Amino acid sequence: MNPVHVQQIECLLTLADELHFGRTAERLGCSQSRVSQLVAALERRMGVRLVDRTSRRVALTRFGGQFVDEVRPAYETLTSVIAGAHERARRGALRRLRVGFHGSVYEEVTEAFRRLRAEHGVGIALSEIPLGSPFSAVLAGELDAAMVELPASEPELTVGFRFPPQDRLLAVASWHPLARAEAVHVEALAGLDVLHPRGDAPDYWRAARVPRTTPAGAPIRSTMGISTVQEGLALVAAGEHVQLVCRPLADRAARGDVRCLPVEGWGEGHSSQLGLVWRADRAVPALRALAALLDEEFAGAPRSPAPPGVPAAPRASG
Amino acid sequence: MNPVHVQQIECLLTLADELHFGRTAERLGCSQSRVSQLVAALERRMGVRLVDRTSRRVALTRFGGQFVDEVRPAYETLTSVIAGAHERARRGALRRLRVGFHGSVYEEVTEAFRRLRAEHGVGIALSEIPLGSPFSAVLAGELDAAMVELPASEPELTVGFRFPPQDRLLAVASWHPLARAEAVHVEALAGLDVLHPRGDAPDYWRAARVPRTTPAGAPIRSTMGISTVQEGLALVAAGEHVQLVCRPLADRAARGDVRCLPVEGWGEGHSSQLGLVWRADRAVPALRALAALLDEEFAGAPRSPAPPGVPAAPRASG
DNA sequence: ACTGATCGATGAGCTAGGCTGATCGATGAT
DNA sequence: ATCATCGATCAGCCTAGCTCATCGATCAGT
Repeated sequence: MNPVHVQQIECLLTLADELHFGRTAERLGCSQSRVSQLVAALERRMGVRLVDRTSRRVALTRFGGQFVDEVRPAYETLTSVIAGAHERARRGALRRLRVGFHGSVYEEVTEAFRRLRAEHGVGIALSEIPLGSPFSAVLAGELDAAMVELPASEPELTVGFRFPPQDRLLAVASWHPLARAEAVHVEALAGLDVLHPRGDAPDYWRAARVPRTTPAGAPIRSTMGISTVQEGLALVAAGEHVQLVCRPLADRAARGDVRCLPVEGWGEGHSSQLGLVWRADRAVPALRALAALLDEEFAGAPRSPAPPGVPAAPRASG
Repeated sequence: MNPVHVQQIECLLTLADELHFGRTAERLGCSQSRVSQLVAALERRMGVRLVDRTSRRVALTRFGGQFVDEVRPAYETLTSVIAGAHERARRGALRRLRVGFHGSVYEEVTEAFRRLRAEHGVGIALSEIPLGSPFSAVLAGELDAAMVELPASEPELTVGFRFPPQDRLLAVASWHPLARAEAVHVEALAGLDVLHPRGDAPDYWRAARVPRTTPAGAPIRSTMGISTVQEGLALVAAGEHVQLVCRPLADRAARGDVRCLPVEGWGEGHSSQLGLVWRADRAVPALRALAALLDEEFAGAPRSPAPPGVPAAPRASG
């Protein structure tokens, strides 16, 4: 059976609007006879008369009207999908950016996602990244970008945006002696067993997560690795371990058997900072657009002064 | 800009399945070189590489994969719409049957509608018909069929199916003296003012709805016409009028200020019966299918023995 | 490393069919 | 009765859809 040509559909839909072969031909940029032929071909193909036409009057048949009602949305969906893809191709953009995240997704970020979709036609496929493997998915090309804790000094990676630094808190079990205090001093970490992320993260990154020593030089124990935040909190609640978390995470993952305390006495700069990271060799325009949007959304908020787009300097690691 | 051809889309989708130009060509019934050309043309049209291909490996590009993901459902929608319409055209059926109804729609009827859609691919556009104009919408061609009260002895109309006869009840205001009784005798109608449907129904039909006289010959008053059931019930509740209704309607439209009583003493055959009515000159197969389905759904229920498909004999009218 | 097999790209060449312009016949207005 | 409008149809041109044959690249096996 002859395939139905898009042209025939387009012609029928236009004719349904105009109810006039001449004007239809004009709108379609072809001759009137072509319109006649296209409609006739479609009718032959469908085996029904779709348009009742005399030299004085053009009207859809009952069947033709229902056919138009059905086909028009389907046809428009198809053409708009193609047009959208074409537009994206023209801009070198992608349908969906695959973005991974650590911890929590700030509201400013979801807003940036919304605007990215609205203003650039690029959607987001969001996925959580295992705690201890911040870079591997991006490096492997499975993700286009990741919002992960800095530092990120991999040579292949670019830090496109730096989120405002956040205080780091210490999560301890509610019944733990430390939990009674308002805050805890860094040096107290020396006596504790701090949880560290388990994964294939580089060494300098692990060290920045859980310092090897306190500022005074006392070694910090870390005998247990975790893969997810929930895992960590459960272990903290059990009481044998403590965990360093950033403030948004502490707010979100609140549970009764865990308390989060400010940590005093870090040297300066010992805050937790997330960054939007991507592979330098795969920087698509949409990524830069996302970084720009994040920049706008976080404007005014306290934020690292490092300009976006340059590789991050490795954080001092102990 | 060149239009995108369905063929190109179809080719890409097939290629996305097969990941092999030769097999794709085979499935499409064309040469391998054609597949190569079609894909190349689509890529030229879209301005992006959609398929990564060496002589040993065929894979969709990132963009190509997303494009396929988007286009495939849109394309399949369009083709299935066309195929469905074609199938319907082949059977001479229509997308939706426009059916009107009076009173209420029995569950068996909705079941028949469901099956009509499932088994014959024909949907239903349902609309309520003004109480007193059972035939005009069908006669005017605005509806394909109507489920209305019989008799229907218009020469242009066919009664395709007769619903089981239903008792007729008398609706009276709850505080009306008659409401205290368990039932009311026909002859009592002589003293009441019975509501009649207002519309362009033929005379024999109006007479069948509200008899002019009781069996004994006493004239029945009917000074007020109504257009909808709600209108009628409101007037009944007000107390000046009473209304004859069929049982399903009485059950459904129950309200506290109206009571429905059985009426005793009709001659036989004085029940209310609905019929599926259509214009004899516009009997489409789907209508006969619907009648057959109704026949099945009501099988076993008490029902008029008149075979479907023959014009209804006019009911004796007083 | 050589050989052969497999696979996609490319170019030449054929022709179906997409498209136009001219014309005809039907219809309705004046 | 005349004229204007409109859709169908036909003849004919030429684009572009399609195939066949061939080439170059890649990989397995020896």
